[in-house]
This record gives sequence, structure tokens and C-alpha cells, in this order.
Amino acid sequence: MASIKITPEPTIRRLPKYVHLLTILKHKGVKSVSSTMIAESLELDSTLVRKDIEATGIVGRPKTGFLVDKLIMALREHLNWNNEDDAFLIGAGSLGAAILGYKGFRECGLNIVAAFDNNPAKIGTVIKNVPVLDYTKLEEHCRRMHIHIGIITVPAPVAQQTADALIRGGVRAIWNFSPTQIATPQWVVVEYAQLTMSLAVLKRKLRETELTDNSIQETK
Amino acid sequence: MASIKITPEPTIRRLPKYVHLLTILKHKGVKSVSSTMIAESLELDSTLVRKDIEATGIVGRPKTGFLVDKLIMALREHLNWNNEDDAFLIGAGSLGAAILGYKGFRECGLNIVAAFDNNPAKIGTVIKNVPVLDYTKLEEHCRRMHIHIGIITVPAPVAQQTADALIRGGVRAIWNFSPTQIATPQWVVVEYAQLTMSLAVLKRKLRETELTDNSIQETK
DNA sequence: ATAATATCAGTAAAATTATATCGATAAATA
DNA sequence: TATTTATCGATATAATTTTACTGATATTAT
Repeated sequence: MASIKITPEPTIRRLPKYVHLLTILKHKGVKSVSSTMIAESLELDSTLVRKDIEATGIVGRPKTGFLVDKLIMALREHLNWNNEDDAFLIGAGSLGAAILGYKGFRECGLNIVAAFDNNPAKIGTVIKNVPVLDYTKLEEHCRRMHIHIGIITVPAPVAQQTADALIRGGVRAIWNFSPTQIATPQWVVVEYAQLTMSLAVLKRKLRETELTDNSIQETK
Repeated sequence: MASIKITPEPTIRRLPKYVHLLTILKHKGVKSVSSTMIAESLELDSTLVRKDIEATGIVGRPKTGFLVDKLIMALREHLNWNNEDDAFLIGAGSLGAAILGYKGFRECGLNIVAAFDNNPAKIGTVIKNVPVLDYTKLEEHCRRMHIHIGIITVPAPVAQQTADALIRGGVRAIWNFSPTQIATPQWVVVEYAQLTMSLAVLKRKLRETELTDNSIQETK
């Protein structure tokens, strides 16, 4: 019976923070770190940090904590950052270009090898060292290069058909930057990266603090 | 006694999806919609959708559902998208420029009125119709223009000092795109918008599905 | 006018996630 | 060497979030 311990999403979201903090500590020459210390730096509960670390399989030592080096490696391994995945990006607009230009994804095991667009003026050009290819050839290229990750940065109305093409090409995971829901078979992982979501949280919380600070009362 | 019903974060994150879907329906001429229908489109549980809508205060009618127009307005009101907030963006690099170039934030009640940078070559220029000003004048401008939202797109090592300047200038909410934790007084809302978080979820889930599909067993 | 049906609203239950507690253990100190 | 202390790991509790259930109600069809 297969038994992969699936990691809770809230945990996964915290892990990159740990990697970042630990990397800074490592550069400072720190050799070991306790969950207490991590928790204080990141304003979390220390038990929560220990639980999260548990997911990586690393065990610590009383009084000392965890070895920074080993912990970083285990976290990166758990997040699969040590295995580089090639990916295609579809939609070479301003958002697409920004993503192509961001160097940090390499560090997370993501290598964008080509972009696709249906604009003839863009096809054949190179953006941030990444070639822009013809959208109509997307499926074919996916299959030929065994691409497993597709990044969707096309306008909302064409997001679904883009996803369909990727899936026909054999893609297993889609990072969707369009605001639209896309329907996929269950074996395809879809992660929504929507800044509006994050902005919504920011603006709502700002309002909530404003309202509570001023002690305004809402009806009912 | 002040009593603002604070909305759970998972709910807030789903609300923009509803707005997007409903706006499409509205353009199609649909007048009313049921939670069941929303749930099916967005692959959620219908009770969850109803609970989320409850947060806006809108009530539906049996058999019919909710009026699309009213629901959109209520959602936008709840998210405070109808009140436009002016904001500053600090760090006019590639990520900053991409954010400045994205038109969709206007729709969410965010208006970026100026960018700041410490690079003399950039100061005085205009990026995507937004003027780039001198970073050393940040605090002063914040105070003078009564800016409440700051967007941090500076490199990690200077994120904290940028936040400090914003807070001294009276900012109440910070949208932090740097991967670093920033310390703030409790009255300041901080929202982390980190693509690496989202990517981490994508890559981890991809791995989990790969492992379970192949029925590989992990020790313990 | 009556019956059938889809849906809402409220309550209850389940699942997930976070926090608290406690004994065990390695390091530091007396 | 004995004692103190910080921290781990495990278990238990609490809080949050999601899902399930039930009765009421508006619309549609007969």
C-alpha cells in the first residue's frame, strides 16, 4: 500500500520562509538552530515550527536544536527544490516577462526553458534570455521535451484552452496566474498564483483594523 | 463594545474568485445565481460558498439564489474594492515595474501613485506612467500625502529598513514582496506576497502526486 | 389550488490546523 | 559528579475551517 505522508498546505507555505531564514543564518556562520529561535524570528509558535520540521524527517537534539546545513538540505529536498524541473510559460505579456525576468525561481528548482505566444511580432524574439515560440506548436513541444510544468500568464478568456493544450502535451502541473478557474483531470496539479487574492487579504485586514481601532460598530 | 465580524482568511482568499466568476456571468446577462452553481464552477462545496457569501451580509432567496449585481457589489464592498487607496511602491526593479504595469489592481481599489528607488539613474524617470522618486524622501511623502499602503519590492536585506520608513511615514498596511520577515507594530497589517510560497505548493504537490501514482512507499 | 422541487439559512458534526502540556535527554554549570 | 536548563518529541487539547444535515420558503409544474 502506497503511503506518502502528504504535507498540509499551510505547512508547505511556511517552509520557504524557513529556508530563507536558515540561509541567512548559515551565511552568518551559525551551525545549529532551535525551533524556539526560528519561531521568534518568524513570529510563529515553536511547536508549530517543530511540527513543520517533522514533515521533512529531520530530527533535532535537545538543548541544541537542528543543524542548519542539514535542515536547509532537508527542506529543499522536501520541497523538491533540488530537482530542477523544466517549464514552459504561455503568454509573453508584461506579467509573463516579469516572471521570465525573476532569477529566484532557479533557486526553487524551476527552469523556464521557453515562452509561447500567439502574437507574430513576439514569436521568434528572445525575452530575458528565453526564446518566444509559436503558441500553435505548444502541445508538440511539450511532448517532445517532456515538459511537466506549465505557467499560464495569458488573458483570462483563453486560460482554459491554454491549459487544455498543456494537458494534451502531457503537463502534470499548472501554475495559473490568470484569475480564471480552470478545469483539469485530477492527475493534474493546479496552483493559483493570484495577486488579487493577496491584495484582497491586505485590503480587508486593513479595513478590519481601521474599524476595530475606531470602535465603530456594525449592525448585527 | 466594538464588534466587527472578522472574516476568516480562507474566505477572503476565495472572494475575488467569486467576483471574477460573477462578473463573467453578469456580462453574459445572467441575473441571479445559486450557491450550487457557483460551487460547481469553482469546484467548491456549496455550503462553503453560502457561508462565504454570508460574510458579505447578502441574503438569497430559496429556489432563485442571489442577484448577481447585488452580490458583486456586496463582495466588492466587503473587500473594500470600492474605496480606492493610494499606495507607494518601493523598489523600482523588474518586479516593481511588473506590478506598476499591471492594470488589474485599479479594479481592486489600489492606485499606485508613486514609486521610490535609491538608484539616481531611476529617480526622476517615469515607469508605466508612475513617477520614480527619491527613496530618502519616502517618509516625508508618505506623511504629506497620507499614504496608508506601502508595497515593498526591494531586495531582502533592505526590506526591514524600508518598512521602518513607511511606518514612520504613517503607513498602516504593507504588501511585502520580499522573501524576508519584517517586524512591525501590531497596528500595521503585513501581507506576504511571495511567489516562492505558491511555487513551493505547486512543486511539492506535483511530487506527491508523482509518488502516490507510482505507489512508491516511504519509510515510516 | 396543490404538489413537487431547488435552494436558502441555521445548526450539528467532522476534519483540519494550531497551541499547550509533559516527560526525556543532551549540554552547561556548580 | 550532581544539578540545572533548554530543547526535543509525543500526546492532548483547543481553535478554526469545512462538510453534512434539516426545516422553511419561493418558484415551477400539474
